Amino acid sequence: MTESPRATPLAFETLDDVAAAIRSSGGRLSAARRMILEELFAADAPVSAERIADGLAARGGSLDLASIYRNLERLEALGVVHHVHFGHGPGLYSLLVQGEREYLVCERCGNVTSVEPARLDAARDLIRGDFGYEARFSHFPLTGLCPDCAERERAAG
Amino acid sequence: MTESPRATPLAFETLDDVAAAIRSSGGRLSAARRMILEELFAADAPVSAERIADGLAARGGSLDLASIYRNLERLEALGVVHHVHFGHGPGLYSLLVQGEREYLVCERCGNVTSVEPARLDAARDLIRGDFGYEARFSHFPLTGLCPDCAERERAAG
DNA sequence: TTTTTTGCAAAACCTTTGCAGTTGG
DNA sequence: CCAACTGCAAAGGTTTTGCAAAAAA
Repeated sequence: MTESPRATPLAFETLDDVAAAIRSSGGRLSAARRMILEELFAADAPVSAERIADGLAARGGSLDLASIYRNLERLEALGVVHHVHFGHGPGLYSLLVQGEREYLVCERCGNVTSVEPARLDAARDLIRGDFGYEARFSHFPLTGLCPDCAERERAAG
Repeated sequence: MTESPRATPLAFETLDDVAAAIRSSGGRLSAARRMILEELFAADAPVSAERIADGLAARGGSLDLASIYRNLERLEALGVVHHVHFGHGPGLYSLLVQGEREYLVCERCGNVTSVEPARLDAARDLIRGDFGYEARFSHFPLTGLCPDCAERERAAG
């Protein structure tokens, strides 16, 4: 039920930064690890473990899903990677250096809106005041009806 | 990715109300269905399919999980039942007549706060204004740090 | 009797784990 | 060389599905 703690507050901007962090934690930059990181650096949105495997296969590589999950877990513990859950699908992973994001997901159509955390601060403040909760929409998104589906709902009654 | 639509806007306050709705939709009030409904009427918080099975077993009954899931799905389509997802665990089911609720869940300690939807209307209004989203925290809860965990986080840095 | 519902077994889906063998440093 | 890592196979947890037998109306 918890997020992995970030081991260091550093920003990992390049593959070399990450490699250094891996090594200084007693890890190795294996071929598998490097390939996974390349996929993540190339992605412009969070991706599933399976999609990483497919991406590798498309480039002639190959990696077992178990290894991918183990690597993602390790990278998350290092504070390099983060994952989010949209609806019922698989977890989706992204590099933290690509910027922390929070998500709004439509439970009717699946539409995903990715926003800068600051844009949710007003709502966060309100919720903190009313409930004492520190709302976070990065691991489990804010769910509801997107503008289109909300409009349709109003029209249909 | 969607909620089941409510077939009728009726309130099902008793087992007999539900039985009538089941029959008028072409269904039957089987022994299994009745037992599941009894468990739901007896519950004071959302329960998993497995917990329903255990409850039945404790009363000398017995029902396959597949039948329980099929029944819950049916009851949800009728607008009698609703389910919510807390963290990674199984879906949890409750009767809608027990009152619509929305939930705040702590992603660190798992603590669950159940609130009347009206208490989240201010946040909902703010979010609607900022994003056009109609936030709903009944199927996927609002996630973050509960007051205690938020306090610990502040103390720890 | 006819249609719905059940139990059982199997599978689907996502993720984790054990273990023997391989690889990075 | 040796710890870290990988593939493979298997299992874990939740939910769905197919089908023949049973039960409701």
